[in-house]
Amino acid sequence: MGKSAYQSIYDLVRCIPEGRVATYGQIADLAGRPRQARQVGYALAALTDDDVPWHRVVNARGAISSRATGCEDFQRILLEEEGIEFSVDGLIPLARYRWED
DNA sequence: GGTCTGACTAGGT
DNA sequence: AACCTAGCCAGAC
Repeated sequence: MGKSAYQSIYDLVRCIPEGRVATYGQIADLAGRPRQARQVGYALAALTDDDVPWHRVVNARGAISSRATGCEDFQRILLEEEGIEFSVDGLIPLARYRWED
């Protein structure tokens, strides 16, 4: 089995529709791994696969979690290009954009 | 084995 | 609302 242990996480992220977002904790729960939100973050950090929409995953407050300065801006741009509008305080209104599965 | 780290979270101040 | 803390748990050393 050449697949990574993170495969199920990637499969879930691939299911997030364009213009919607999910939280780390949400993906962890759906993957059957409650309380492993951090692992979801690491899984995405290790990503090399282009067809996983990693930018659609944000933290529980609707904010973009930073890993390196500059990347947050990039992620925000990708999301805005999908039609997501950030609030004035720089957060994504989860009530409106959260992916309901 | 113990310790430290981190793209997290919920709850308290 | 911003900030802090404790809880969390798989990897890396």
